[in-house]
Amino acid sequence: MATDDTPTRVLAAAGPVFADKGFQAATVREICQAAGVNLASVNYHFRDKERLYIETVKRAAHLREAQVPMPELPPGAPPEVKLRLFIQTTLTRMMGDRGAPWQVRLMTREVLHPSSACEELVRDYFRPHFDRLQAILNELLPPDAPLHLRHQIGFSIIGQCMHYRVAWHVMTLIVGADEVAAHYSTDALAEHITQFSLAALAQYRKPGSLTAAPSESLPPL
Amino acid sequence: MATDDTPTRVLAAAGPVFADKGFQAATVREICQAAGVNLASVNYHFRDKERLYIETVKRAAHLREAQVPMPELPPGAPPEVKLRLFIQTTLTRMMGDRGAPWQVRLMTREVLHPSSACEELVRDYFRPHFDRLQAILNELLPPDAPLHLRHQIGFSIIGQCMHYRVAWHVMTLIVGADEVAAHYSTDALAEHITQFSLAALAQYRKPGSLTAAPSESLPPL
Amino acid sequence: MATDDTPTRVLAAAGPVFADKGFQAATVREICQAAGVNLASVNYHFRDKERLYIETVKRAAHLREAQVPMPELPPGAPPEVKLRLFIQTTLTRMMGDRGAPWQVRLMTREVLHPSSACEELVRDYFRPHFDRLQAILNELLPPDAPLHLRHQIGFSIIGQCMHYRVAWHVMTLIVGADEVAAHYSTDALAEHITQFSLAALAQYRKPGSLTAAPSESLPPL
Amino acid sequence: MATDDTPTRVLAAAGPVFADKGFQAATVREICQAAGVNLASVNYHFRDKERLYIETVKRAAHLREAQVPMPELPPGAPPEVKLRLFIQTTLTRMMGDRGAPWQVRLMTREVLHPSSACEELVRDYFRPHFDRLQAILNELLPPDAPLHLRHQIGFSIIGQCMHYRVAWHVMTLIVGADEVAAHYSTDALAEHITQFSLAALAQYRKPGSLTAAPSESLPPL
DNA sequence: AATGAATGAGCCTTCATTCAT
DNA sequence: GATGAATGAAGGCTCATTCAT
Repeated sequence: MATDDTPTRVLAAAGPVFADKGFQAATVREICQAAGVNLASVNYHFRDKERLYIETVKRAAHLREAQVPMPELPPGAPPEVKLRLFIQTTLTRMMGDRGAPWQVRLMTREVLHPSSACEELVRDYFRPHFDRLQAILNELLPPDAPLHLRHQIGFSIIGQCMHYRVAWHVMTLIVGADEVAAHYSTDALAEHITQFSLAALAQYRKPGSLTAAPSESLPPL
Repeated sequence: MATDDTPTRVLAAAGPVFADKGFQAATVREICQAAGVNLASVNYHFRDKERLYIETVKRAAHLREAQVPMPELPPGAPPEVKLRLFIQTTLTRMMGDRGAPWQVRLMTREVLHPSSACEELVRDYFRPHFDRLQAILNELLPPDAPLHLRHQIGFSIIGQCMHYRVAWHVMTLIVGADEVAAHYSTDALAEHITQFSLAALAQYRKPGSLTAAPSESLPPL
Repeated sequence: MATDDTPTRVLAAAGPVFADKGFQAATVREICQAAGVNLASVNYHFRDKERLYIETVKRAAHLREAQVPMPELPPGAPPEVKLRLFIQTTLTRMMGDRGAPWQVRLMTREVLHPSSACEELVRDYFRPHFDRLQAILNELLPPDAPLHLRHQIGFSIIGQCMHYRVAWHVMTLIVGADEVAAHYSTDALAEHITQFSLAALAQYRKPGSLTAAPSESLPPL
Repeated sequence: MATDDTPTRVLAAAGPVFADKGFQAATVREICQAAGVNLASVNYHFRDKERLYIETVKRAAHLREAQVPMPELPPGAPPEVKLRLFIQTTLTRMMGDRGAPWQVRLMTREVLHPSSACEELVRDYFRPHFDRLQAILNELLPPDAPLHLRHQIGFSIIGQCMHYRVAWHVMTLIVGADEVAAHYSTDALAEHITQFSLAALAQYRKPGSLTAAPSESLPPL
């Protein structure tokens, strides 16, 4: 690690710092000190603090994808299995072993407060990931399900995963550390989200479910 | 507004600034200028920039709760209706009319990067909100459903709502502005989440669903 | 001096530094150190290094004018006397006792490399000074002398004075220190310029001198 | 031009940059970028930024002299013609076609703020130029005119020319762009300075003019 | 001979905070 | 109670220069 060339070392040091403190609060000094390089290196190799940030964000996505790759399944596998696997992988990417890794924390920042790196992040990372989920849902939904519904179902699944990333601390405060320790392992959570989502998905396969007006299934206020 | 006393004006001005830029990037100068008060007012009335931040966060929660109160329902209303109402209110709080209001943006920051204000926020705001959801779920779940499952189902519902708050920009990039304009109104999203969640909840009322091991319902990898 | 308020002290210290080193080479640190004030004072009181420079330039003009005021003459004095006095005052302003004072050095910089302070400098300082010379020349020139000729004669007089300010060092190298010590006192130079200019002015009073084409008075090449 | 060797290209690029911004404000980066050479070239070929500056100044003088050479006159030409030609050449050198060329702007900087290149500049350039003027004046002045007077008359002539170089911008602000466009061509200015100076020179040929005390020709204050 | 990488010094500016009034 | 002035610390960045290759 210490023998890498300067830009690589800066990039490696910038990741955790930006993830922990955000763009503003992170200082170039701190990053260069952590990387063991000269203070001017950032400006020499990346021109800007901002350019360094953008490069760091891009690298975070590639890195996390490589750390937790999406396993390839035989094409004949049932969609329920595929969905469970997708959810498991997604959650694993987001949670890590001991707290969310910096790559994910950095990407979460980017999702919530998009910078100029966001567009590329969506194109190279979020969209392919989401497309993969859509392909699975296509096997679980009737062919006449409208596109926006397929999307929103996708967001319902992603949102459940994402929430354990975003609100982990608040959730711990609410349910207590004991329950978390006992029941909030990545596997257990993936299992729950899978069950919850598969059960929800089942309804859309019932005949007429897509045409029933909301007012019919539930009384108005 | 301009006739309020100094601390109030500072607090009012600090809200949007902290929400937009975060604690670090926000400057005391900017806040005081927006409030039309002396630069030293923050330190005089709040001792610290940090104390001001904490007060602003607390105020944000109270304010947002007052803006979008949870409607009271007759105790006899069916739990499905109660759930839909809860989801609608939650989403409305999060989304606002034109983009998320500063109160919500600020609270989202606090959820993702908790400060010392977080604990109080959970106690006064998130936990009561979550408890209300639990009460509704208690009517929809069998009595023997374990506590952690009730919690996780709650998080599945909250997470779906929260995702539209957190990832709105990324979602727009993925599905396109047209679909968002046509199908992502607060009401439409609330309806979708309600349907999705009610369908998922139905399974837990089936006999034996709570005892079936996951490995039984789905084949292993 | 040391009891003046901060902006005044900064301004006083900035004068010589800017005059010696120019805008770029002068450092805010050096100025503040010379003024005995905090480094941030410049930005607090003048917002910018540039604003401080502009203020310093303006102040230099007023200061120098007050140091060497143009003496008032009785209206009946012969124009030759007025001209000599004008030249003497102009030269004295430019030369000072021991080298050009910082006010003049700074203004010379501004003449050669105008900044945004230049326009105001011309309006408040150079133009009134030049107008005074024009009034004297009006008494020495025939009424039908064209305006541009009056102006150029003015510049011929100012230019002679200015040259001792601009090229002093080069002139010393050319004629030697001895000649300078013996014959280049401000008074002697003023006397020479006066004689030279009055003799030149005499020709324009000769009848026909203004209509004679240059080709008549001097053979072409 | 682009095929010249590196030092030549650096020198060529340094000229305009130093002329425009001065030694301090000019950056080695900018010069090397303009020259299309490596950033380290300056230090490699010239050791210093300062050495490069000095070389550039020297080159500027030689270059300008070659661009506007002093025309050779038949020895029998009348001194008035010689003087007019001298003034014309001097002014042309200083003014250029569209603004002063970088060579002159750079030399002007050197005159006003002499560096170590100045001495050589005087020896190789200014002094020979001034000597040539002195030779002309020798034909126009009585033999007993003292040396310092001959010098000062020379400076009076050079100073008139130089002033259009130094104060051009201020002069434009004072007399207006229209008058400048109509009456400040290099030829017209040379004509005026020649007329003005020749008329002044005439007086020194009058008997007794050199011995008359100033107090006799003009009343005291 | 020439260069890409790296460096240490220093720049201007901004910041939250304090203090005398 | 409130404020204008002042401050020390730090920030990002640029610069001329050096060095290994």
